[in-house]
Amino acid sequence: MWYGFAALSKQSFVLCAMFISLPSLSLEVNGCFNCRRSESAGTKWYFWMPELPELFLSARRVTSWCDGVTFSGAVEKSEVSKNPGIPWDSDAYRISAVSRGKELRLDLQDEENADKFLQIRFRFGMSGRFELTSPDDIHKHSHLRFFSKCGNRVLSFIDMRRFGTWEVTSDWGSNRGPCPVREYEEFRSNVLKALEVSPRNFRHKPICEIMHDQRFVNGIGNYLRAEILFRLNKVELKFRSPLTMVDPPTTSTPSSGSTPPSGADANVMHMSIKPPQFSNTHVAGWFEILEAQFELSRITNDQTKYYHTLAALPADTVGKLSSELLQNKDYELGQLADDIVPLTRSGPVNAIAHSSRERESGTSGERDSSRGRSRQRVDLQAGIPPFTDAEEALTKGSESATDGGEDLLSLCRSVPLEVIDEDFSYEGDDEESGFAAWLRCYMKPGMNNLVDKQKRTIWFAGEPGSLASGVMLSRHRKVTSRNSAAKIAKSSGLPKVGRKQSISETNETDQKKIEDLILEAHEGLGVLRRQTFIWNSYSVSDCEASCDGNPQAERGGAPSSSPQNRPW
DNA sequence: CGTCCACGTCTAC
DNA sequence: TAGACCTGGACGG
Repeated sequence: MWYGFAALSKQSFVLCAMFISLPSLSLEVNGCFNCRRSESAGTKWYFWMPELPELFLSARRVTSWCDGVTFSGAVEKSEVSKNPGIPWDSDAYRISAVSRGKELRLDLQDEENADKFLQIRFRFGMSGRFELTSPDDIHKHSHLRFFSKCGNRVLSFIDMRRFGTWEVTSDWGSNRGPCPVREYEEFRSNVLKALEVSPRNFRHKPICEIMHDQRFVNGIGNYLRAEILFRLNKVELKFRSPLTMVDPPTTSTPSSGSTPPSGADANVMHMSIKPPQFSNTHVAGWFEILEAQFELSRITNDQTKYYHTLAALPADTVGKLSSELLQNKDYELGQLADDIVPLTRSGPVNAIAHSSRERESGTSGERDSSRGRSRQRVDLQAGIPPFTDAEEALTKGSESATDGGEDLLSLCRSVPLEVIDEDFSYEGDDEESGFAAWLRCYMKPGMNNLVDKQKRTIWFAGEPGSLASGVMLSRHRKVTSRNSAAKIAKSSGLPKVGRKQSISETNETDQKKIEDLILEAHEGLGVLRRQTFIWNSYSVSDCEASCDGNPQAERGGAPSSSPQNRPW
């Protein structure tokens, strides 16, 4: 995929953006589908991600655009491209295109001689696309050019990064499977047959890896696999651990005062709780805010509340809490406050405890209202873990399909089709509408991410899955929400232990005790939180290292070089 | 100014 | 399973 960059200052006629009539070659900008706009120094930039829908739409648009246009002459190749020259010359020929997965074939047909034709198979790499311009506006990264006979149009293959390839052939890639959109039945049977013949090839392999394997899912790239796994709602519940299991959607009104399953709490908290920064001088207010967040997020389970509270407290405060409270793991506001207040020398919080108990037995109306909000969040917390066993995911996915719902394989068709149907255009394509808004998981704030063995960033919601063995790190730390553990470490003056610094240099007993307590709290909050904590507990010191002139250390491989500390 | 990151293959250890 | 192949925007010092 490329971060895109059709610089519009040249007002090039972007083919991928249009369905405009050719005569209107006024070269007005018409935008680009599947792109996100940003503006910098007065120039508009786009990023565009060539996966199945983009290849599909490119083919459709090339065909549509070249319909009725006669091209002529030789095909011009840029000097810098390492791809082969095109052995073609014709006084008059037509161009059309068709796609299959992540490949596109351009068909050149001589107008006079039916036997004279040439087929060129393209792969777009990270930045390939087609564009139609006037000869004066040929893009700087145009590497293959087809000139119209009338002389005022040029069809260009643009590829800024030059990872794209072309080859004169009528064959599709031999090691690529059927197109999930154009050849859905073949695609489906191809995968299921492979699963049946050699289940070992899928067993103990993470589903995200299979999803990127072009032998099986030709056309699915990094953004689509994230979106597809994110949408796999049907089988979601079968895979979710008890910790994140949600109560299944129901149209019936929850009974008044009923306590939702604890799992619902666990799920909601995954999404929504952001405890306020703890304040020694405003303990009462701090608890008020926390209570309000519990209420808004429909968190009623005491243990869930306990973990949240513990995770949000400064480490030194946690270290001083009574052993009784720490063992019981009960969120009893009065007791917690009684423990905490002396430590912080703040005012009494009995009134808070009282008001909290009142809210606990609140009216059904309030409960329903908060329930509605939480359900919205639950919808966002969709999908299966990307590191779910592929055999399991495909098997159970097939089972769910028999009920008439979507399964993993049908989503490989329907999700790309969504993009194709949307046919995003530049008009209105910003963060609120268009492709950027269509994305629900990939690179979205609040989503989790890991880097896999191929150094690709896997985006997902919730847990990574059981096969996420300890080689991954999270990336894009700014996209994910700030974790409380790092704040705990920072605000508490927790000794900053670098990865090469021995923990024994600090007070080992206290350090370990505090870390264990926080870790325990984060375990209660879910695997991802725990992972984030470990990552960030190292990054605190790594940040310092970067200040000393070693910027790599921040992103660094601290966790990877300390496998015993990885949470998976 | 240096580093990181990106929609994807390929090939050499 | 690294790394190579590429460009250029974002970001941090």
